[in-house]
Amino acid sequence: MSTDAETPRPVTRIQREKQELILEAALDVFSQFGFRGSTIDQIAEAAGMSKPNLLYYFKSKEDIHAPLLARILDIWLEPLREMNAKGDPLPEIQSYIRRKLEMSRDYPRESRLFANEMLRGAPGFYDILHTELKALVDEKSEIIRGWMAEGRIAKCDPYHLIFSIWATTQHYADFDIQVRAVLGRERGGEGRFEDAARFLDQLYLHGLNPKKG
Amino acid sequence: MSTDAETPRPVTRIQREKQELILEAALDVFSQFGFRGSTIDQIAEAAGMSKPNLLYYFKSKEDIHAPLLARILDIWLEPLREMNAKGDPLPEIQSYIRRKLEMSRDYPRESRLFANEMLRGAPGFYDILHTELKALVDEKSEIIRGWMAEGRIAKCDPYHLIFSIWATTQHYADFDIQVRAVLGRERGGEGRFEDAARFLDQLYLHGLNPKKG
DNA sequence: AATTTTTTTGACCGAATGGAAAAATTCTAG
DNA sequence: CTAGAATTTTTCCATTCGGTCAAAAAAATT
Repeated sequence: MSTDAETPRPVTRIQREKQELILEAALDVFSQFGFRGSTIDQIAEAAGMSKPNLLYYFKSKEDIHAPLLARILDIWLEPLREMNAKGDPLPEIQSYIRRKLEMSRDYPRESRLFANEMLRGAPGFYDILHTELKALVDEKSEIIRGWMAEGRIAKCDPYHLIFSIWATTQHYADFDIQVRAVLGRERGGEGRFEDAARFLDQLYLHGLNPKKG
Repeated sequence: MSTDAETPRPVTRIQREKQELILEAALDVFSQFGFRGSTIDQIAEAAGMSKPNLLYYFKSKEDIHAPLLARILDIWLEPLREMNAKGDPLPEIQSYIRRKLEMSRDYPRESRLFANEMLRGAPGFYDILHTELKALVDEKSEIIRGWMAEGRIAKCDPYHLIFSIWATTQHYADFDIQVRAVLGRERGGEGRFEDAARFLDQLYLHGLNPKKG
């Protein structure tokens, strides 16, 4: 069931380059307007080529979209995969948050593409969500629950903990416009990610500290 | 600067009803596919009428979209507006979170429409974001900062505090599919909002408690 | 240089799109 | 019941859409 021979792998140097160019342009467009709201012409223009030329490399709109999606979930879940049961709970969670925040900073388009897909009900993700993603979150939730049982971290619902981390970090990519508008010119620069990191560190450090008042 | 005579207000009972019906259907469609990804035909079908009939009530696609957007920001910001400087900090924030979470539960389509708009750069919101929204958040941030100065709440960046509340609560509407997939059949029911409320209560209660370890 | 292969272009297609016009229908007030 | 207004339907139009095809242009190979 894995998507294998969909893109029959690049043979030529030009093919490799152009396919990458197209995917890059498509990411720009799809992440803004979603699949249905984007047009092949738009992507072709962003990639600096004609529509038929683009369709020489990808035979349909879906064929451009699919590899982008496939790529994303992998990148997206890597930080969570790295969460290590043997590490110290709070540093593990902190570094997870930090990595996730860095991804929002460095791959905002990927985040928005993902969000777009979720908003329309994730038709292309549906099965993966229920299998791969769920399995991973189940596993990591078990680890977190273990930490809680050992009293190394405050007790709470580990699933919602993970959701909250996803939400707070992705917010800076998906709602970038809003964040920047609210922060204004002075505080809305690149420094906003460091401010966010500081705030989240504090929130979760206190929020998850096992010795509470 | 307020949008006034855009919809020349309903005269007839039928006009009132049908316009409401159309907006209701449009909310369904727009919230899934965004403005560009939605078609008038699609909305008309969802509203159970023909396209030309729909265009008798709203003269263009934008004319359906605009009032929906206008409506949303108002509804959306009301909970924040209600945050009261004279109240107790933690209960004020808690009830803000709770109200925001209830909105995600009760108005998920509105949330997704808003998210869709943000994702494409909020072309229809841009000025409002920089004026009305920014002003409101500035004001409330000042209140929160006051609480912090009085030692009634842990010190942190009030802007990012508000962002985190927006993010965590809206997540349950915008990423509903993902949340439900991860929680699975048993835990993904309506109870997920109560679980979320419990978790967020705890996170922010501890995270913002001024007496820390 | 000749030939083959890969890449690009221009013209084109049918379907869907946003929307206009006008006829046909239904409603409502007198 | 009927005139006038409000509503709905039918037909239509220009544009855009996703996608095809054959020919031209470039590269690569011989």
